[in-house]
Amino acid sequence: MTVTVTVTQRQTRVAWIEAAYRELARAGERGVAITALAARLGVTKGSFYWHFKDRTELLRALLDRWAHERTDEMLRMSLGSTGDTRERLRRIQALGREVAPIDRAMRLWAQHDKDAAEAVRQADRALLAHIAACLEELDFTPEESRLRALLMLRTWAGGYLVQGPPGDLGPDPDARMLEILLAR
Amino acid sequence: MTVTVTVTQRQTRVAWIEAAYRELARAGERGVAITALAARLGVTKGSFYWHFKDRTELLRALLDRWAHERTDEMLRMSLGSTGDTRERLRRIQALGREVAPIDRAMRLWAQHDKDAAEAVRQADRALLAHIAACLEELDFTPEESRLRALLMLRTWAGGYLVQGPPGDLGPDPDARMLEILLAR
DNA sequence: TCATCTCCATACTCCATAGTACGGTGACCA
DNA sequence: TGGTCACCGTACTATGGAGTATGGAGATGA
Repeated sequence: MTVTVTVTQRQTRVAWIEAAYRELARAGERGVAITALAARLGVTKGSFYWHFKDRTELLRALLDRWAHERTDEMLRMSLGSTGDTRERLRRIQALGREVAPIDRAMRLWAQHDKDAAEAVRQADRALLAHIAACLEELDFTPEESRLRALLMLRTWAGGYLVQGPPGDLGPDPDARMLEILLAR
Repeated sequence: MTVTVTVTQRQTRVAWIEAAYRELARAGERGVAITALAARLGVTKGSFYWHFKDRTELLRALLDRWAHERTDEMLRMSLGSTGDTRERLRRIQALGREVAPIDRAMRLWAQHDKDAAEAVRQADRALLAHIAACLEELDFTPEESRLRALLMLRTWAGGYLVQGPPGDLGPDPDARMLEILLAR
């Protein structure tokens, strides 16, 4: 009955990954500290090094965890596709705000880690293709669509690095930014 | 003749700051390690702790160093103002590419340091105002100008976090991105 | 009942880096 | 020529976090 054994082990291993994932979204990759996570889970490091070889193995598991979550989001984006293309883009924008903490953490992590950079790159490739497909429906050329998709993604991610100014930006700046990116 | 003494001291102190500044641009705030800098300068930590109270004092000096450099750049931008507004914006864009390493390091540092965040915020306030002023010359309303200036800055900074896709973007993507941000 | 296996606690080591104590050297000055 | 001082080398301590060695508790099956 190795099956039961495996299930039980994976349960606790998943608990570690989930806790680490929350901490990653909250405090970044550097915040994923084994001792602190153990305290949060009510156990000690002894538990961790039973389920994982080392910290790197946990971090790789976090990359997988994130990649799968992103894939699910992409599927939800494709399935819940309204007829209105602008509405689809607005939903992508809203989804971006929703996943901002973990997205931010991943992109910052990718700045100094090759594997994280590759994960982000793969995810962005799919997201950019999806946005570009939306733009082609609005009669932009494929080349122009790819360029504007990149522009949108950089604008959203740039929000992590550039805060809004003190001056008044008017009502619903996000919606108006989207309109600017769709103007010819 | 304490004057001579002071000058000599400041020379070496400045050497430390310059070396740290280069390392900041190259490897980020975490890369500013005292022992490594000492080796690069051909001295030991004993020298460092003569000129600085601790590592924090060096980091604060780096913030000042950067803020002054940014002020100088803003002055150069204002002085070398051509009549053509689009040309001015292109020059700002080019200047952004030029200072990308240190700019990137500062923004990443600002993600987990309050003082660095404040320094970036102050610098961005001036830069955004300058870009917005350019946009007003192109007959955008003040509100619209502030919004588009923010859009531009976020796009440029977003380039640190989002790499270009494998697909072809056509000739001179930066210039065409600028045109998109100027379209109505 | 005892033998084994899973899971975890305890108590360490190891390593990198910040920071300190103190002594030495060379220049300059009275 | 002896004294002072700026400047730095040497050798330490302190700290935080990763990783290890080992034993023990509890379940489980023969």
